[in-house]
Amino acid sequence: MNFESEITKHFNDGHEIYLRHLSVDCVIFGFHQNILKVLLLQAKYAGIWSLPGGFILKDEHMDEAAKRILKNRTGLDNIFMQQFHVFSQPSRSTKEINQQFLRNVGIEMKESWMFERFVTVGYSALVDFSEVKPMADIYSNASEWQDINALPEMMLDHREILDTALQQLQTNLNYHPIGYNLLPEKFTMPELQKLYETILNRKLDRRNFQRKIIATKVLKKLNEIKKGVAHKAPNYYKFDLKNYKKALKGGMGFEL
Amino acid sequence: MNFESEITKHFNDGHEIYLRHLSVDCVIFGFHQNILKVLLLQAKYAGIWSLPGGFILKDEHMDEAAKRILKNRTGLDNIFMQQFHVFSQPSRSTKEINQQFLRNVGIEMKESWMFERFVTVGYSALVDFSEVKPMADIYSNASEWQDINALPEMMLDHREILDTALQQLQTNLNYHPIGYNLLPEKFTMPELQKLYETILNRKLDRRNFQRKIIATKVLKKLNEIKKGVAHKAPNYYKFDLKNYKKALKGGMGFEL
DNA sequence: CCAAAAGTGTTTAAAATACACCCATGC
DNA sequence: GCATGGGTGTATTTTAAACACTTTTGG
Repeated sequence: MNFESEITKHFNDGHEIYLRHLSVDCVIFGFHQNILKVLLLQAKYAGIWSLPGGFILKDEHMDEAAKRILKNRTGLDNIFMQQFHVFSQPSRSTKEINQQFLRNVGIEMKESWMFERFVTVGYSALVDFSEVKPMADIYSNASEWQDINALPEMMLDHREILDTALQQLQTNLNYHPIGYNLLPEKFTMPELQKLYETILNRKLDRRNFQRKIIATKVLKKLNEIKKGVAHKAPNYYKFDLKNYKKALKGGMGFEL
Repeated sequence: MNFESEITKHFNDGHEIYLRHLSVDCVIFGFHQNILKVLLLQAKYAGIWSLPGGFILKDEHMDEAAKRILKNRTGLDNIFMQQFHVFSQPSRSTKEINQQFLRNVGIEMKESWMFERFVTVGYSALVDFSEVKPMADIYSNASEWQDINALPEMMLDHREILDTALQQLQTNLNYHPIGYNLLPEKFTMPELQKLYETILNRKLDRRNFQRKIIATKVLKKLNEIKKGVAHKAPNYYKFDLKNYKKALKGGMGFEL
């Protein structure tokens, strides 16, 4: 199926397979070179950026929809995702944007479920930057990691959605372990600390951080030190998956 | 408009004013005689209980929809409500229930937006028990406060929704002040403590509780003691609305 | 005057914070 | 050999938890 006919079909008949008025938008965090990143898509023609999003199949749980979208944009499977907020301003409509898009494609259309109001559910995920192959969808030119501190202009309320996700991530840091998907299999304590500092956007005490993290038992110290590094070589750690998952549910019980 | 025609209109044309596939369900907590209560509706004919719920007008924010529903079921206005979770199991459909309902009313209908799948957003509110005049909707026999510890059987996943709301309420107790809507204008410290104990379902130390609550500055001590009470008369307090609202946003910073 | 509930303060334990020294490595 | 970052321990402050005595009131 070529591009135009795919688009036409989606705008004409999409409501037969998807729930109307409902969408999912994903805030996908990654961590690279000590910078927190978010995966964004750049719209064709308009050039503005947006969160990877999609719709809910008529027989699909929203969580599944979010995972499907994540898989399609990153190739990743089996990632922990969670809904964090519903955005339902009545003005949330992509009518003008979509109509302009269609004009650019060269399609005329008066009516479409895609011109109606959408309520969107925000989902967030923390993923391993190095494993992601960013993939654009048919509405987008590009799929790229963007620095959290240098975000481009974003479509609709997507910036608000992103900010909400980030704020919730910061809040949850004290109660839930993070890093399992954000860091490689084995990592050093300073690397883990950088991750926390990046998300919280402030410095943490090296010694206290280590003590508290160790106390949660989510880490396993490996008998291996990082090689070929200037200065004293740091030890490698990996996550103790069993305790990590326990902490995901039960909480960590510390304050950073 | 009589009952049958109102129902018929809602099932036939409701999708012209409401968003399809989307509903709001409200968990409305009250506190009376030291028992935490929830407002439930009893369905006509079937007799099973449900959360007060409703739909979102095509030009309405979900928060507004939730407030409108609250107002209609309780008469209350201007209550702090918050969404807490989206429930989206594909099996969430009231098709059979609604068809049975229509049969009982004496209406035949093959198709209706009301037979389709619904994704629902849970909202919770804490309200002043004594100010509520429970009002049933047209699908219900009765609207009643039910003890949280003796809940009747509930429709669909409403029990799960309620449990989720309660759990979130317990979690939030450490970070946000409560009581403003749950207690009368002026109240005593032991009354406030009972409220916390009821929600948390455990005893708290009288002295430590008082110290911590006082430290948050959300209370104003009044120059007035409760009269006509056995034993030593407790002092009255009221909430300092300014600090209360500040704490709602910024958090309380204590652990009970 | 006594039983029952409310008001208040102190002692103890735990947790968070601040801080200093030694160690290993590449240049 | 020295600058740099990593590893570890301890003293201090803050916060939470446990606990006891006094006060007031109705009966």
